[in-house]
Parts: sequence; structure tokens; C-alpha cells
Amino acid sequence: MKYLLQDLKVRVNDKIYIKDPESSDLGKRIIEHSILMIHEIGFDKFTFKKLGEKIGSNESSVYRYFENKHKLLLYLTSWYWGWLEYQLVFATNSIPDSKNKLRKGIEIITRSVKEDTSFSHINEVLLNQIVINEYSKSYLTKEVDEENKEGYFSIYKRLVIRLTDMIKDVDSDYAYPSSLSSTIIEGAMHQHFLADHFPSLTDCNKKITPTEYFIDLVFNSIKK
Amino acid sequence: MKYLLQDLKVRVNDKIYIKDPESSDLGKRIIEHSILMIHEIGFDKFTFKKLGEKIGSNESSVYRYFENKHKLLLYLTSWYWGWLEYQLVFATNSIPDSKNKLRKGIEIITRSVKEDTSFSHINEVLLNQIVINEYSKSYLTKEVDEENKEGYFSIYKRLVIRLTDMIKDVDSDYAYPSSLSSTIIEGAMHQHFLADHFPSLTDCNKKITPTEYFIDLVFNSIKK
DNA sequence: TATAGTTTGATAGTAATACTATTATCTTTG
DNA sequence: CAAAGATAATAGTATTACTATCAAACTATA
Repeated sequence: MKYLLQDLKVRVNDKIYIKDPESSDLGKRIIEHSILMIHEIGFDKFTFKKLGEKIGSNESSVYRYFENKHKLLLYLTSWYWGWLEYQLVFATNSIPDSKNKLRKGIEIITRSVKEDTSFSHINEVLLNQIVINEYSKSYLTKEVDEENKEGYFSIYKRLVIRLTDMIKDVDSDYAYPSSLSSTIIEGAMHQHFLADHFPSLTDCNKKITPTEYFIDLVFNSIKK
Repeated sequence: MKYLLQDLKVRVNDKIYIKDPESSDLGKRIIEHSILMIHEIGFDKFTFKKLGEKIGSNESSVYRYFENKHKLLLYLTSWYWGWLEYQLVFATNSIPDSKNKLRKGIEIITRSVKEDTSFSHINEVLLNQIVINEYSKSYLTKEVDEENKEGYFSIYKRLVIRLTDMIKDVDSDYAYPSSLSSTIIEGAMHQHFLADHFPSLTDCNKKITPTEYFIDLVFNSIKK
């Protein structure tokens, strides 16, 4: 599996970048260190100037890869959702029973990423943290509709729809499969965030995982 | 009820502002027009300079009320959650049956605000839209923990806990009342957002409301 | 291997943002 | 009427978010 993942290249919509960061050494360093830096100081305080200094390069060179930091965030989060989609498909593909498949799918999507896998320059553990803390900022903008039309959120949407389909496979009569799917994905990130910063607003902690909570929620709602 | 609401002043943590905007005419104009402006151009493009121009005043005067625009957003959203908490308590207080009470509570929290009530300078319809589109930005920061300690999110937390208690009253054995409560409040905003911008990711639309979806979700999860 | 093309780095510059400071004016109230 | 307090006007600073230009380095291929 490690080998398989090593060769897999997550395909991000090529309108998100000016020059493909996977196509050069500098591009890869931009990705690698932007993840480290956004994780460290937060997206709001992150700038291309600071990144340039960190990678021993220059602001203007970073601008040759991404129009602005918003696009870079779209790139990183798209990559993450693509990577997660791959995990989802890979882990559930061979499961014949639709309930078990859904259970496994929820597990993949709601768990927190614990170990960095094979992509050398991309740290998935930190990227998972970034998605929890910053993803909303990528779509809570006045430009959402335009950017949605451009396909900037298509990987994320595909993931939500994959989970929706798994729900439908278990109970084709359930009235809210799309809402439930989007609630699981967004809600899991939110529960992880609350566990870290607002423990009084969640039951999730060291012992109880968001996965348990969402599996209970889902299987009580469907198939009666 | 209109009269009652007219006299009610939502109490926002006084560390959020430098000078209470309710204490002067200029302060009220700041609140009134910041709501209109943030709704119009979005929080990211909103600045105190633009606001000053709009209200025929001056950047520096706005700074005498709020340290920065982040604090102003905290003020507006705190006010909103306080207002919603009032609606919740007022509407559910007299309901004896815990199930009916919870049902009503979910309705209050998940519905979209349709008409501006009595607070002359605060437009609750627009403020509801602002909360949907911008609230996450107020806590997805590197300063959350500090600001949480300062009590900047206490009204929001109180609201989540009120709903948690309503859930517990219906089923004291349910394992995830806090997570369910926070999922409803955050999830309702998210479903409204999706209905507006990503209709393929939700079942909510003109005909199906987030309220229906969440009532179904909650009452299938508790009390079996 | 010469040279043309491409990529990167360095520097400079602009407009806007996010403030702070100072002073003048205007309003309220004692 | 005077003093205090609030507001407006102006100026100024550091940082952000870029754009433009040019030279150096590296690469590709004729």
C-alpha cells in the first residue's frame, strides 16, 4: 500500500495554480513549508514574504506558482480532500456489505490523521490540522459561487457525494442523505476543533472519538 | 412580546469593546452600518475606514469603540447569540413536556431569521446572514484559547449548553448530548450555507428546511 | 559547446490595510 | 460660562499584497 500511495499523484484543478508546484523542486518546497508555516502561525498571519524567507527564496518566486495565499489554501485543502478520497475508496472498495462499508467510510472520514504516510514533502498530519482550523475560510468568501463554478471545490464535493451514496446504499428511503453526509464531514472537523478548544461543548475527548459519535448518529437515523 | 424585546438589552462581555456602542448615537450607527456593510461586502473586505466614510464619521472615531474589526465581529455575533438565546428561552420556557420543549428549541435555533424585530438599529435578518457566513472566522484563529479564557465566547457556549440540557431532559442516558447540541447549532448554519451555495451537498431547499432534518436526526438518536 | 529559453533571485515600487498620535472643534453639563 | 468629554480631521508608520523589471543561473537542444 505504501508503494501504491507513493506513485499516486493527487490531481488538483489546474486553474488553482499558475505553475504546478509538483513540477519543480521549488514548487515542492513551497508546498512543504507552507504546510509547516500555516500550521505554526495560522493562515491569517501567513504571508508569501515570510514563506520566501523560510525557503531561502523570494516572495516574487512564490507568486509565480500561486496568485495569492487564498489559492494556495485551496490547493492544499483540495489535495487533502483528494488524498482522503483515495483513503476512502481504497479502504471501502472491497467491502460487500453496505452497512459495513458505510461504517468503514465514516471511520476514515472522521478519524484524525495520526501518521505521516508516503508523500515525502507533504505532511498529512499537519495538513489535517490545517483543514480543521482553516478550511472554512476557503469557502466563506464573497467569491464562493464564482470559484465553485470554476471547479475549485470539486474534489470536496465528490467526497461528500461518495459518502452520500454509501448512505443511500444502506437506506434508499432515508430523506436526508446529502445533508447527513455533509454534516458528518463538516461536523467531524468541528468536533475535533471543539475537543481541542471548547471541551465543554463536546463529548469527544481522549476516550470518546468523533467516529463513535457519528456512527451512532448515522445508524440511528437510517434503516428503521 | 415586541414591547418586552424592545426593553431587553443584550449584554455583551464588556472586554469586547473599548466604549459601549449602545451608550451613544455614534456607537449605534457603528453597529447599524457595520451590519449593513459586512453583509454587503463581506467581513474580509470590510474596514473601519470604509465604515467611517459610510456613517459620515472617521476611522479614528470607530477605533474608540472597538480595538479592531475582529472585536467588532465578536461583538456582533455575541449579540446575535444572546438574542437567539432570549428567543429560545422565551419560546420554550412554558412548555412542560421535555420532548415538545426540545422540538421547539431545535426549531428556534435552526430556522432562518425572516423578519427584523424591534431593535431599531440592529437588523437581525442581516445579522443572521452574517453569522452564517462569518461566525467561524471569529474562533478559527490562533488566539481562540486566550479569547475563550477572556469569556468572549461565553454567550455562544451558554446557548450550546442550554440545548444540551434540553437533550438530556429527554434522554438522560444518551451518550453524546454536548456533541449533538454543538452539531445542531453549527450544522444548521452549515446547511443554510450549503442550500445557498452548494445545493448538491444538502437536501435542504425551499421545501425542506434544516429544522425538519435536524428534528428527524435528533429524535432518531435519543430515547429508544 | 554555444546559445537560446526558462526559471529563479534581487530589488524597487504602489496601493491598501491596520493601526497610533495629535490637535482642533463641538457638545454637554455643573 | 467654563471645564470635561466626545468627535472629527489630519498626518504618519509598518505591514500586506501585490506588480514590474532585470540580471543571474540553470537546462535543453542544435
